[in-house]
Amino acid sequence: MKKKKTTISDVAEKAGVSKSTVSQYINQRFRYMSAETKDRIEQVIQELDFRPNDNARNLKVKKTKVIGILVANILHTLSTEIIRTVEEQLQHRGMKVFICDSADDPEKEKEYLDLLVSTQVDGIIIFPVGNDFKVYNYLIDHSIPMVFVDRLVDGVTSDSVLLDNHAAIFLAVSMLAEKGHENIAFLTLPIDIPITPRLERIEGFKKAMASHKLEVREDDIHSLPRNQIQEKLARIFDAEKPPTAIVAGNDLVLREILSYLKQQKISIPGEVAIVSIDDVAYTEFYEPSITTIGQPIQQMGIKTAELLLNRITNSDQAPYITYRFAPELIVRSSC
Amino acid sequence: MKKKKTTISDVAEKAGVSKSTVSQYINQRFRYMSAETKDRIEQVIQELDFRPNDNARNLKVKKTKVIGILVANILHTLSTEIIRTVEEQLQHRGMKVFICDSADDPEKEKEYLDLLVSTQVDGIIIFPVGNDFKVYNYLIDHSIPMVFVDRLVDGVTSDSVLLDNHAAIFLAVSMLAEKGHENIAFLTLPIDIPITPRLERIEGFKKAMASHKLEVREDDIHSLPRNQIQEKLARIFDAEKPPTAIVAGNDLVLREILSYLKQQKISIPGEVAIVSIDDVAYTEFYEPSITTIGQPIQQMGIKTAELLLNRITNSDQAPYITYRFAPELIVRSSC
DNA sequence: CTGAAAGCGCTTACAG
DNA sequence: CTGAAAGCGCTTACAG
Repeated sequence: MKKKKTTISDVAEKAGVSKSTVSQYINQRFRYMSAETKDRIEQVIQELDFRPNDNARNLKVKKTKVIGILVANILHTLSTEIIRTVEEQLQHRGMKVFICDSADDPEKEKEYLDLLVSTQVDGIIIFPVGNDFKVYNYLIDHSIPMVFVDRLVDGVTSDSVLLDNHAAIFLAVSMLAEKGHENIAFLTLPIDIPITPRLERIEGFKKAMASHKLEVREDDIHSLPRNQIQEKLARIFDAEKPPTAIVAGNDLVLREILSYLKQQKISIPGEVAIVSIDDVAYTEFYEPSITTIGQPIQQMGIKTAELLLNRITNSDQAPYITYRFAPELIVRSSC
Repeated sequence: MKKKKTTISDVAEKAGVSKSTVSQYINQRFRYMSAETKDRIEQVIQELDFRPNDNARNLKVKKTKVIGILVANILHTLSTEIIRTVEEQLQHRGMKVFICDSADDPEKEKEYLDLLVSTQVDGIIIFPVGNDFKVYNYLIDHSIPMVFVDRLVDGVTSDSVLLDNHAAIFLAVSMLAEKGHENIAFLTLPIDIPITPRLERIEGFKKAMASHKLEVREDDIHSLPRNQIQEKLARIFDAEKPPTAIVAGNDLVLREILSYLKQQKISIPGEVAIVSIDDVAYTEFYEPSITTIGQPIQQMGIKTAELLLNRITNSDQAPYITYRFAPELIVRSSC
């Protein structure tokens, strides 16, 4: 049998006190409350299984103690790992988090951003999808604390936490150059919407090659959707002088590469060397184990939480900073 | 410069109408509104970049159009995949979702459940962590729509969606039995807290073995934490008559097994055959590719959304049903 | 130590 | 077609 929701008035009435007093109790302000009153209220709340309506409370106090995380794509392991760390940090400071998934859809991102704003969350952590700064105007105009993770948005200045992508790709290329590779290819996902890590890694790849005095040939950099990667690899290996090494722009790209190489029985590192950005679990026990560039997830999560918390507690306008985290090279057997 | 939040009164004043009329506009009730008024309000809302405060609205209308998903552990790929599907379904029906991560911690689960209740979400989807039915009493007493996914809770009757675990393990064992394996081991994560899939798979394993007239030896079923699996495997393979086949209870267990076998240079399927429950991405291009039992994620997600939506729209008390989904055997080269 | 009253920002019958 | 008024469930100075 369905029970009606209990309100603070019900509690007050049953306990024979005023709503104010019950409110004091809920908010742990016991200073001026007799032990007797306190016990009585406690008991009634138990009996009635009373849960305060946060909508009413938030409406009044204008703080929710919840922060929103808007993630570009919840299927990326990297994102959920960072979220996990952020959540742990925030929890210690008495905050809770609502996670929303943009599913790589700028439209959805916008809708969830609106929802989070309407919900009056105390701050927002965003793994951006789109690149339309207007979407963030509201947050900026109203000084709603926010920090960007993994990606940046053109035209928006904000605290940001991301990998030093140039360093990451530099590590990969250097590793390969030292082993004597000269024809190195780089594969990454599409950049029809400008996506920071992809753009930076492409740019970094060119620079890294140059600094090792290696030529970047016309057909060495590929930016394309997952389902076209295998097809593209077929053409790459059909070329006159196929690359002797491939750098995978992220774990999804790596997956396609390994799948293709296995099918074609092309041996790693014998026929082609592989290095991948993002240190996903199976690379360690794959045969051969894959050399990867990892992101310091723990540190990135901690910094993200810290930055947001600072903005929430000190509303002073400290300058915005973009934090770049050093990648780590994990040397294994694929090159 | 920080702007004050705009309210419906600001809009009303600036547009020269009453709050009621603005409210009508926000709620798309244009029936009795002159085109002129409508345009004026629209323009003012634009100018002021007005966003209604959902807390106020929800307080009044007692509907939020958001549902909460409380996931046991957001790091499990299976969970995020189901969440993605559920979200897509719900979105088509005009609902949004807030995801909360219990991080395998019953205490956290309880806190987030409270928060979701306080937020007045219209329904809750739970991948349960704990097994304490009391935690769900409030939801039940107040007929808050909910559906359980992946796991059940003793003493709670509710709509539920999960894999047919008996069938899953039966498929695995049968596959191996047909290939002539007699000594089959089963490894799964701990069951100190009763966790449905693990319990059912253990039970199902015994039944499946029996139905194939195979003996389950003392040392064939292992339930232990991840970090103890490799050690345990060492002892298993040290035994007099080590198993010729291993079934992995889920993808995390599989990871440990593959890692161990690689280290010890034990060949698959030559020295030991492997079958795993949960069809994770890399199993397809691993060498050798791994035979797995997959869950029909899409279907499960669709059913979950459907069940919840039904409870939300028809508050009639249809009987609660537990839906079991048929696993699929994906035959590859590891046995 | 406790209560009455105002108010947070909306929505919704109802009157006109 | 539009507005005045009451109310959703809380919190918070303030008075006593």
